[in-house]
Amino acid sequence: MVPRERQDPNLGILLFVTYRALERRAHEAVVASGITDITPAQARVAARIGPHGSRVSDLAEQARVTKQSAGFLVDHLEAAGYVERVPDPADRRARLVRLTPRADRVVKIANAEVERALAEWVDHVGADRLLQVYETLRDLREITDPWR
Amino acid sequence: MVPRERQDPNLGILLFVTYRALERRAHEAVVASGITDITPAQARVAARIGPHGSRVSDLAEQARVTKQSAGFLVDHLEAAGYVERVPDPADRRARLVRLTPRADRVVKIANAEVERALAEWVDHVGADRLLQVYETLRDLREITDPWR
DNA sequence: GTGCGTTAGACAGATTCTCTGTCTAATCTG
DNA sequence: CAGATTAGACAGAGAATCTGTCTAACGCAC
Repeated sequence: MVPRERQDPNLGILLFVTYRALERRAHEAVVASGITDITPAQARVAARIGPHGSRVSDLAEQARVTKQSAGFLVDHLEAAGYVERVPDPADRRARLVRLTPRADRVVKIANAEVERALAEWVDHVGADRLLQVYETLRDLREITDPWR
Repeated sequence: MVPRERQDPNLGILLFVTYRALERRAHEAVVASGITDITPAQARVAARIGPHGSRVSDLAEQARVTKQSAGFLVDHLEAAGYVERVPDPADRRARLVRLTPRADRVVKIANAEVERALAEWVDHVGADRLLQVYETLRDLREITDPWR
């Protein structure tokens, strides 16, 4: 087959491809370990949960979905036993979503796979260049992330 | 309100935030111009259409969805008059999805907004650092994009 | 050329995800 | 205290995605 021409990729597509590669690696590793009751959308929300728990509203902001969507995803994660909702002592309107012990294994598998992927990336472009990407995107966050 | 602690963002989240910021800017600019019949998911597929048209299968690969999903989105874009399907002279099984003249205005608005956003990013971190990000992600593509 | 495996894409159906809109309770602010 | 804001639940609709199946066309080995 004749190779079809490729347009020069723009930055948006490169960001998308790179992000998706990482997400896909993590999700596939989790599935490969026999855990099949977590979808990518649920994982995207769960990955934003802080060490001491997070509010649904905050998760929604971080995952760039509405509070309703985030609540829907948290419902499923909760039903599957990966998160729990506890009252927020600081605000009686709010509830904190926390990872359960059941989630620890998933987190460990996903993180390990991300580490593995990043190691491959370092092999490919070097640690210095990858670090530059990280630092630039981090600095860019001030203007790309309206919620800080 | 007491600012809640923030975890140090990982590379995955930074890639996600940055990509979404760009996509959101483009989409909002299009909507602001009065064009409201294109969804982000449709735009994501449409943005992958090459200058001489692309096959649904290729669009699916680029947008990281199944052929079925891509076909579904192309159906809607076609119904709204933004793309057309023409026979592929090189392969009678295939059809090429091409942008119509009606899509030109949308493309122009979206591209202009992306240019504007990138200019702001350059102001914030400098052209050299942004270029480094581009080049590194481009080189990384060899291993992050299984479809080349 | 015939036959077999592969590929492009359509169709059907189900599930998952996301949104708008509305509501209550709690908090914050002047 | 009164009004505005915030957290998040509930309801319903719509969009996006998937698996599975099917047909037509291609490619290749024989």
